[in-house]
Amino acid sequence: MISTAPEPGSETIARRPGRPRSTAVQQAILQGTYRLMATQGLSATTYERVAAATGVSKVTIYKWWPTREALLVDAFLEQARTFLPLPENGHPVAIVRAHAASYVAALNGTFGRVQLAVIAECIGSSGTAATFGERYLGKRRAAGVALLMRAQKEGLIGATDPPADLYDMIYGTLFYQSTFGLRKLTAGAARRLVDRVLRPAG
Amino acid sequence: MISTAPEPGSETIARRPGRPRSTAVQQAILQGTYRLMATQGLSATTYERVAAATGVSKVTIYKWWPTREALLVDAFLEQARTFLPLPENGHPVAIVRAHAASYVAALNGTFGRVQLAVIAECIGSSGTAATFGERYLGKRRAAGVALLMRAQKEGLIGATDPPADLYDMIYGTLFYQSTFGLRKLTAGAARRLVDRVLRPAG
Amino acid sequence: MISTAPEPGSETIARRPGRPRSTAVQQAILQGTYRLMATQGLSATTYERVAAATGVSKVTIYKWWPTREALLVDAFLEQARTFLPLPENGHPVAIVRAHAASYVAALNGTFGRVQLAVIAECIGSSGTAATFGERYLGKRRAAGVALLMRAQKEGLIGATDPPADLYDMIYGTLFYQSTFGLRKLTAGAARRLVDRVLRPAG
Amino acid sequence: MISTAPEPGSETIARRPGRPRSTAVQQAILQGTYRLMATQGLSATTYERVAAATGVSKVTIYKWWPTREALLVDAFLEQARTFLPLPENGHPVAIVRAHAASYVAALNGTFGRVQLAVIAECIGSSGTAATFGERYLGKRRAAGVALLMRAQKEGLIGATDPPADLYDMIYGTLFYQSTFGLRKLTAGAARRLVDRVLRPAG
DNA sequence: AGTTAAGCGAGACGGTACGTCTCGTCTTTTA
DNA sequence: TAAAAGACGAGACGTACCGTCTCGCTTAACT
Repeated sequence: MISTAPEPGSETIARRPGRPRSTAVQQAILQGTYRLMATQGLSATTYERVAAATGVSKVTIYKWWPTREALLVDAFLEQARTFLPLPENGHPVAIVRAHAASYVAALNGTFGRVQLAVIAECIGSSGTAATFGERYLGKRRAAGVALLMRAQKEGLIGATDPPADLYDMIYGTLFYQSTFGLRKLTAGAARRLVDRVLRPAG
Repeated sequence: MISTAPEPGSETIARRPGRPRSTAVQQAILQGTYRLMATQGLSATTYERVAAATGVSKVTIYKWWPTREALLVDAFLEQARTFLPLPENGHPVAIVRAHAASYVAALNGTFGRVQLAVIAECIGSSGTAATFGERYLGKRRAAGVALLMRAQKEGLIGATDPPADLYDMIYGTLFYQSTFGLRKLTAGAARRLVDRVLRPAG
Repeated sequence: MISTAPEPGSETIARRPGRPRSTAVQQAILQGTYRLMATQGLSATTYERVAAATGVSKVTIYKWWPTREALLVDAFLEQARTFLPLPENGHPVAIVRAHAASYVAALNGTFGRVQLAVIAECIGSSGTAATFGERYLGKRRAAGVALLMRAQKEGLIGATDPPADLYDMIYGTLFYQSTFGLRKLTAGAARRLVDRVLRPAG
Repeated sequence: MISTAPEPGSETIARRPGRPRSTAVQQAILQGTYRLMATQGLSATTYERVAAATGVSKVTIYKWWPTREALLVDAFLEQARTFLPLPENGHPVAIVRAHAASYVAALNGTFGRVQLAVIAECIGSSGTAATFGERYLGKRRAAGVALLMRAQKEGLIGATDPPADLYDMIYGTLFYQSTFGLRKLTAGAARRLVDRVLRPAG
């Protein structure tokens, strides 16, 4: 959260004076923002319309999310929390295959559309999507890299490249092909790509 | 060109009446737009400011580039025409190595910043960057794919995957890592990636 | 007019480039502003509502009347042009008597309400109502003073004070009593006051 | 006072439960409000800034002065209590002369600026300054009228008009000339006006 | 040479969103 | 229970840009 929300563990005793921040309002803002992005697109997702659609005043939104980039990223993260978790048990190659396939499905759907809009907003405001990289991709990538490292140690894959590069070769390629419409992405294509990059043993 | 300019060969006969379109004005618009994007960023590159910076009236810009997407893409293409040509003679692996290295250099510089802004604008207006993929990436990719196909035929590389996928695995990975700030991109990293993907013979 | 309208005599030949300013829009703004002041009061007379009520955009209003003070004063003057003209022929004392009586009537009506609102706005923005004094009262006062001067020269009134002071003693007293609700003002009271101040001969 | 303050003698018996109202807070509010009006002007004198400047919470101010008009009038009256008292002994004409002169001085200074702002606020909120007339002018006028009545009875002045009108002819004229910037007001001008209106005997 | 069609700049205009300010109300903690 | 702290909805502020329009001037092909 960019919004300076009190961390869940820190304020057990020290309750600050004044009316506490309404979590209902927060949720309404983030969900309304996501909904607008999903249905109306990036250019229609303005503070004005988020306020109108949720019944929250503009000032309240500005207070906690002073830039549109912050608002959109948080709205996206709020939804993404439950999406596409990387399972930790099972055969690493099977896990990556399945995950890449569901990533492709997500890219082709609403989630992918919203993700792309968030990325565009980051580039538009900051000139870079590094914020999105850090706050969203980074965590998933770390989990994937750990998985691939285990696969290498256990001799399950033939590729000897650094696992971070292997990860990027899979997801970067899929993102590139999807974003620029270079080919139609299917679950099968995703699985084939995984096999080409990782070269599973056996 | 999105702008409905007369194609270079077609105007020998059908010379339309009235004052012909000023190429100086056209050039001023495209170059001014590029300069604004490079120096002020995407959000500052508005019709209003392009008009003010170039002394051209807004209406004239609207006439030939009815959307901001069209304007930015054309301004980018105008500059990109001379950049990063893929040489046709020489050892394919060496060519790709050199090209990937200079692609990384471009991504790290002004050109990369502008390119990213154009992509963001496409996503923001149309919801997709497919226009950019078609009008810019597509042509370069076709050349690269042809080169890789030749390399495969001549047995110069070990990778047997479809050349289009090989191409995307190189440039998609670099784009992904650059855009999301996942790693610092250097010429050496680019060359290593090329070798991992293509597995040159010998 | 604070709005820099071209003076009616100056532009007979030199037509400035660009779309000419719409007089209909100007009129709509001034009349809508006056109507709002008369019906809703000063605090409801905002740029926002003037724009909404007239169908004119806020920017257009701001362009020609950059402050609310300017807008309200001009809206008032536009209406006042036809009100309360001081006739030039006739017996000076009779003229002043009649004029003071109709001034009182105006003060008690819509015109007086609007006038007071304009004055309050001037005080609120500039800290003084001198603008209103110059642009509205000044002209009428000059006419009245000239009339009183003639009356003195012709020996029609007994008061020997400077005519400007005589004028202020009449209209200032009426304004004071009206504004602060010190007494109910009637035409008769106005005439009596005129006689006390001027002391007509005979 | 509009604020329902306990009268100075009444709280000896009826002590209401709970924390008693802080007179220090009341004073801070009124003085802070006056100071803001004197230094920053009417438009800067908002609840928000009074609260910020005095350290009192907005709600507390609202509780006792539910409208800005009430707050400004009370803040003004609090200061005005000690200003410009009309002495009761001495020659009536001399008293009025001196008082008019000091009224003019006050009008030209901070006090006059604040007074005008309060009047403007009354007009802006209620459409009339009658509240100000009743709560401030009324009392002073009553004293002045009594004085002038005595002067008439004792044959000290030649003017036979009702004393209330005489009073308004002096102070109304001065207020009018000051407010609309019709002439520069000096002590001498004030004295001359008094003499013209009252026509002292001898 | 005169006409005509189009290019072009200057500037007005309605509309939408921006980011900020104040208002007045409400909720919670502290004294 | 008073008062402070602060969240919040409502709505106006003044500005930026969008996209359209009405002008008048210029340019070149066609009559």
